[in-house]
Amino acid sequence: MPKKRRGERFAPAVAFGATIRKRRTELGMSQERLAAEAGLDRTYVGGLERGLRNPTLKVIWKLAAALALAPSTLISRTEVGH
Amino acid sequence: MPKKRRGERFAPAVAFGATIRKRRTELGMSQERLAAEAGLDRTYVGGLERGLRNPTLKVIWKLAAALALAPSTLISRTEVGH
DNA sequence: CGGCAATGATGACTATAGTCCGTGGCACGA
DNA sequence: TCGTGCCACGGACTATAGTCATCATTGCCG
Repeated sequence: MPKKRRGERFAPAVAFGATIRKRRTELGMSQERLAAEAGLDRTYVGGLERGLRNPTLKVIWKLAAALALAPSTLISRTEVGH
Repeated sequence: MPKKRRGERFAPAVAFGATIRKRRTELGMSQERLAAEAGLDRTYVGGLERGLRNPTLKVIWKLAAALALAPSTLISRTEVGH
């Protein structure tokens, strides 16, 4: 058995994480502040950005709001840029 | 305490469910076939369409593929209020 | 009427999302 | 050197996503 890291690292999650990180740094915010504004845990958004986590619709909505983007913008940036 | 039904029914989930259902019927497929093509459980997509469930990114991707749409299209259709 | 296809609904599960505690590393300026 | 801010990473949790088996309901058609 390959050993069970936390998070599968499937492609969309990795791309989503990159999108989040890019936007966050554009806005000049720390992971901790983003987490606070989105009502999430600090370590969780860290993992998200590293592509280790698979967020739910609810979380996607919260992040979009905290990053001042429409959810569909967040998603479209993760599917193409890849 | 109101008693804990299954699913919170928060707005985006309801809208997402409506989007899925509309697209599915457009394509003339049953819930069961959609579930099979997306690799999900039949009762789960039922609950999804009724707005009772909060899907993950992975599931959103699977559904988009099964419905022959880009994930961002699915999302943008759910945010506007259809 | 009887049967069939599609969906609603629930309860009992298992897998994993998301939280909360901590440690350690790196860069910076005082 | 010593803090301070920011981040990677881990372990141990709790909450909930997603599966599975099952029964009930609705509508349609012979």
